[in-house]
Amino acid sequence: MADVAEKAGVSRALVSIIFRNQAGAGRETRERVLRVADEIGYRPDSAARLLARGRSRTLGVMFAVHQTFHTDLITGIYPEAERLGYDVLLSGSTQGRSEAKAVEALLSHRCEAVILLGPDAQPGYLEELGQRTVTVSVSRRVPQAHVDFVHSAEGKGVRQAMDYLVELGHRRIVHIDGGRGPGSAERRRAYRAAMRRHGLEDQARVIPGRHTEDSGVETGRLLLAERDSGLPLPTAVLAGNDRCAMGLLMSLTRAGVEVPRDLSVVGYDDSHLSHLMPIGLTTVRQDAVLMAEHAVRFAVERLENGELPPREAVLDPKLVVRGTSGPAPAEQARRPARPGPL
Amino acid sequence: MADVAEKAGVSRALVSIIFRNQAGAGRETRERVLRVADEIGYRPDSAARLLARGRSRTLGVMFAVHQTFHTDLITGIYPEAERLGYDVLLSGSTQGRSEAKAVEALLSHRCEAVILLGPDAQPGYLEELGQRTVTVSVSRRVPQAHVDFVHSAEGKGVRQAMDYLVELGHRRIVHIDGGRGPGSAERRRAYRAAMRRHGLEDQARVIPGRHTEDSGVETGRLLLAERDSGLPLPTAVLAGNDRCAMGLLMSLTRAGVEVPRDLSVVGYDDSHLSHLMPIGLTTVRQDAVLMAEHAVRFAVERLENGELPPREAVLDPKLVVRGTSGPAPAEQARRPARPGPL
DNA sequence: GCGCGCTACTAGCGCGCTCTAGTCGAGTAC
DNA sequence: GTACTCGACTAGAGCGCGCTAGTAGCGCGC
Repeated sequence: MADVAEKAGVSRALVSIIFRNQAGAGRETRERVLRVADEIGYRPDSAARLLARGRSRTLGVMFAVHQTFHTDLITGIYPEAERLGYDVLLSGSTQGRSEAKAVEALLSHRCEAVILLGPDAQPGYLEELGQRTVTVSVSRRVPQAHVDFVHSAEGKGVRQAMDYLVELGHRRIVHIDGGRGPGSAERRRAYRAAMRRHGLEDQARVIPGRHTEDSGVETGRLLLAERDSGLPLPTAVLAGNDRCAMGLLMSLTRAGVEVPRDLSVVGYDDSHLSHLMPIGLTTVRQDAVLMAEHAVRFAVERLENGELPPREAVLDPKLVVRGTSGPAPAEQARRPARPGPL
Repeated sequence: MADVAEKAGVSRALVSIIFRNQAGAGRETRERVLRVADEIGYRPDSAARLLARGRSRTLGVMFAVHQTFHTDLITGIYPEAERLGYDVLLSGSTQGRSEAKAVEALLSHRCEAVILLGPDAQPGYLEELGQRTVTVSVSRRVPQAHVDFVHSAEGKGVRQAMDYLVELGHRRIVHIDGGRGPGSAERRRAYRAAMRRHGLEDQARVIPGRHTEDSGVETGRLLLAERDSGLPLPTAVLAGNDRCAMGLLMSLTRAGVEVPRDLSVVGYDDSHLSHLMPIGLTTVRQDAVLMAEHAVRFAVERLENGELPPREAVLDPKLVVRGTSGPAPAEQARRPARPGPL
């Protein structure tokens, strides 16, 4: 910076002004300084800048590297953060790297706020984190903690999906849940409520699962085994999320179950995965971009307005009907199982 | 820090020593300072630390958020970086966020080196980047630039896959390439060479594609359309990567093509996607963990040893046979197309 | 002529840490 | 006793910026 100042014949302060795009420098000087800086290859050191101004204007985002919906969210986070003048740092949690570790990395890089995508950590940890720094949680509620919360109205989404399936004549509708995954409890509850509301409580069945493809595959295997031992297949499955739905589809399709003729499958999220299949996955759309924008705005507003009560944004999900769902098969028309392609 | 020092009755310098885990502080004092710091809630400011020591010990990783193989690589990067005492910062490129932008974000956060996962940027940019900072590219070669390079021997991988398919009796083997994607050119070349070597050059066919599911779906549609107009289906497809293979499988399976009976599909990468299908995807395994470790080590060695010539690590890929491949169908036994499940 | 406001610019402190060059006192060799 | 080593600790410079308080110069109204 000193070099630039000297070579351009001005003070360091002016160079600083120019690089901060602040008023107070003449048009000519500005151009000259910028040109000189470019020649020298000078770029402001964000560490020093950060130190000097006491603010980093950086948001940290923790996510699970393999969770496709998270990557959809990230896609939405970047532009909104940029619009508001913030940088974004990503830190992934993986099998061998805990969420706490990922968050610590963000914090020690002086992120002013952390946005947690579907955190799975102990509530106690999240609560403490909320005390320590501005925290926004996406998809997982952190009860009575100082943590903002963005999610979609899981209940509404599930209800739409269930109403739709029932209207198509489905009765044996099972739900593969997402275990301790974010939003799972609400979805499970809404599923049960919907079954009850439609007078199908005796048919209600929740199969324990997770938000992964494996989980869908496993459930597929389970259902097929049941079928082979004489139990009827369900006519519709509401999966915990899209990944689970995908796994289920792979598993069932291969065994000759025709979707949606024999069985309808509905996912959750509308991650980019939903388009993988040519017929498209019927799913409950969570608007990732909108959720991301809310999360960023929550963080920024809390940073800039100081004390605010914990807030919550609830977005309306929306059922997106694509190819994996259709009318319930007529009971008498059920054909014998036969090995199918794949 | 000053507060801690005062409260513990020592100098700031000693607090610094203790927090850097350096020798030169008594056992008792150390404990006392740590305890005081904990009470006050003091954590060293990495910005200041970074500024003062001039080194950040931070590696930046640029990746494409939706590329599953990248997330596999990231999983391997974290532990190796930690082992060597480096922090990792992630920056994603998305549709609306160019690779250059992602890299700039890393640089301005004072990453000492950047690791680019399958970069797609202009060679000119990468070259320039290599001049400016320690750069490691994974999967994409940056010719005659100051950029280290980690990849797998694409040629060997393709050759293994091709030999395997030919041995199974396949002749009409097509290749969906990955366009400008990393490694694509080599894979394409190796495919052509293998076909030639097996005396099948007149059968060789490269269908332009990309490293996405869409691309596989599109190709599936294309092949089915050709079949419907009387052309024979290929008996085997070597896809550009796993994602493309998955798309293809979804597309073909739905149209009643049985895999692997009617057609074999081989992917590339062995990303975690390969396990999605119950029968498993036959694919060419690139060892993500090993590649990640090499990339991190290249970066760190260059940082710590100063001038080194550009280096290259070539890892041997390995064909992993799973369920999507099998013997070529006997020509006369080909059955009429019929709509299949999904 | 003077004060005034305005733009263009500068001096220099301080952000919170690391690091070099020390001081001090206790132990050790001879 | 002297000389030296060694561990424990400290003073203070400086990392590269941002920012506050200020100056210089200039056009303007009266």
